[in-house]
Amino acid sequence: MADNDIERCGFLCVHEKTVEQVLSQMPEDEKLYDLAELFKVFGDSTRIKILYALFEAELCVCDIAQLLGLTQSAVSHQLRVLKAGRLVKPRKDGKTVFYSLADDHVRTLIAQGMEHINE
Amino acid sequence: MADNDIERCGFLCVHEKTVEQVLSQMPEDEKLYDLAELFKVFGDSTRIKILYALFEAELCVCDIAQLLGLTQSAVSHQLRVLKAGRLVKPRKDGKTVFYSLADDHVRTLIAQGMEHINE
DNA sequence: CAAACGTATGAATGATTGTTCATATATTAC
DNA sequence: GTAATATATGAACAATCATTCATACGTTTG
Repeated sequence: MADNDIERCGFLCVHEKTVEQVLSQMPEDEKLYDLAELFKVFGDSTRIKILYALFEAELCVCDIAQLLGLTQSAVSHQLRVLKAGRLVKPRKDGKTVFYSLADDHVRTLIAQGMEHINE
Repeated sequence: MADNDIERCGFLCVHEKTVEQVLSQMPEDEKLYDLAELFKVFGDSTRIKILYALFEAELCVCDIAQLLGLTQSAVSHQLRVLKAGRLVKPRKDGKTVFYSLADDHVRTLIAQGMEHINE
């Protein structure tokens, strides 16, 4: 309590200034949590496949299921996750629901990820 | 086997052409899997915090642990994951190992993710 | 109205995963 | 050499998650 600097374990490797600077630049915990949640949505090959399928065209649930060789239920569950993450958006037309990419961030993020893979 | 087009369940919503086009544009399954794996690495708040900490400075394991209030073991385990995903790289100096961001893709991807969050 | 179709959802299950604890490895200091 | 320090790692446990199955909801058709 007497120190005006960060508590340390006695074997701090870098300067206290660096630690303080790092801490001051860190976004709020909530933001970091939300960011991890976003990436978690991308972190499943089924969802990635769904997103890629929607790169080309607006598709309904059964199209996606058949296209990727998945059950309708599995696709619906994953679309729910993608929708909650605001990565896809639905458009209802009769009994059919067409899904499309929510915005260009999806394309950009996936493209950036692909760049990293292909290095 | 007689059809030259994609098998369907009889309730296909969109044109066969669209389905074929989507399928032809899809990357290989292995790529999609790798991409999901990459995003999975970003999809944890502890790892996001570690990456953010490394935005500002090269840090050793114990610095990160103390900075984020985590055990040394937990940090080491997560650094292993980050290293396997080629998101951070180590530099050994005596008994100390300093970690830094592997390349600019990390910054770019996180920045893009943040943009999506802040909409 | 009833039947059929497209989609959504709840429960159950098997698999994956992050953390903790104990311990091993590697380097430095004495 | 031994002791101390910094990091890595393996096993175990709890928590999270993706899929499957059954079924419910909402819409269209007859």
